[in-house]
Amino acid sequence: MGRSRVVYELIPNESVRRATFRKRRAGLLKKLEELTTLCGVMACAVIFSAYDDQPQAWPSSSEASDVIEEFNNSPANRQKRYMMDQEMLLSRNISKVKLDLEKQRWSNQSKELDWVLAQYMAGNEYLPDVSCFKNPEDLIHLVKENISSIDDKIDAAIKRNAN
Amino acid sequence: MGRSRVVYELIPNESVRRATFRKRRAGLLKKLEELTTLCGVMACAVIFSAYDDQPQAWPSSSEASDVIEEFNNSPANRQKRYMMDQEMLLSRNISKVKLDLEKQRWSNQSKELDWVLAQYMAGNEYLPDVSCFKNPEDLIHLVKENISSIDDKIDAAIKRNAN
DNA sequence: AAGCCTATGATTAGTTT
DNA sequence: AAAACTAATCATAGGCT
Repeated sequence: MGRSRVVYELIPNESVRRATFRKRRAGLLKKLEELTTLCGVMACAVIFSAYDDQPQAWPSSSEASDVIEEFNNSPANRQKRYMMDQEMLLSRNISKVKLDLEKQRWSNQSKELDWVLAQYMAGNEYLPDVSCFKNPEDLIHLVKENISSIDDKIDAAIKRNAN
Repeated sequence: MGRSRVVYELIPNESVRRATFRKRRAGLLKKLEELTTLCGVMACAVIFSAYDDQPQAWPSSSEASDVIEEFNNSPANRQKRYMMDQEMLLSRNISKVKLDLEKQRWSNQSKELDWVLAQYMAGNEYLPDVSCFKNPEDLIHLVKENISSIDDKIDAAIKRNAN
């Protein structure tokens, strides 16, 4: 669409990729709005990007939720029956995905804390945002684990240095 | 876009509307796929229309997995090296932690998206709860305390090392 | 109605500010 | 790095089958 034909691979240059992302995301949003108004349908999009730490939803989070709710409450909806038929399979899949997600979140918190502490120890003065940590018990446990791992590393370094 | 400028209201003629819907939905999907491959992001769209009994969702999560490698290997993300041995050790550790964290964040996004889609498929609430922990201040205080205890240990270790 | 076709308006890659 | 601009490709309205 621009001055040259685009090759459909990941754009290697980071800043070009970022610029392209913003342009195309805007274009996509516009198309989505046009589709809904022109054709009287409900639609939403969710985009996870490395450039935003939160996933973004269009038209908006609440409107996206409304879209789903409307669909779910529509009585004469064949899809609903279709989903009922699939209920057992879906619920099994959902349980699995949910479990995966919980494991992932825990593991993620651990990595985030590693990063917080590593930066601090390197003399970075700023105190990073820890609001991602969901509950205090988890955080305390993580901090304890990290302290003992740091103890070990210090001891090892001293031992090496002594030789 | 075609031979005449379009007016952005609901298309009154039913069959025209239907035709436009199919064309534009296809276009939107294409754009979405382009965005994910060009920019290395994950995205999905859900469209509910009166023309299909099943809503249609387009995840494009699976093909985006190797993208993070490129991101992590890009020169802009590499940590600078420092001359002092102690600092260099810390710097290397930081690089590793940062790399781990970035991989983790990416992987986490993938899991979150799986969860979003799984919930949608089962007809549950749509958007993931991204509300953060209630009292970030308390957590920050907790982290500060633990970090200063780490500081003490490092100081003590350095003192021992000096002797 | 569902596919093609193609002129034309919309989108956007590359460039400039 | 973000916003404006411009040129060139892309998407699609309307027509035809």
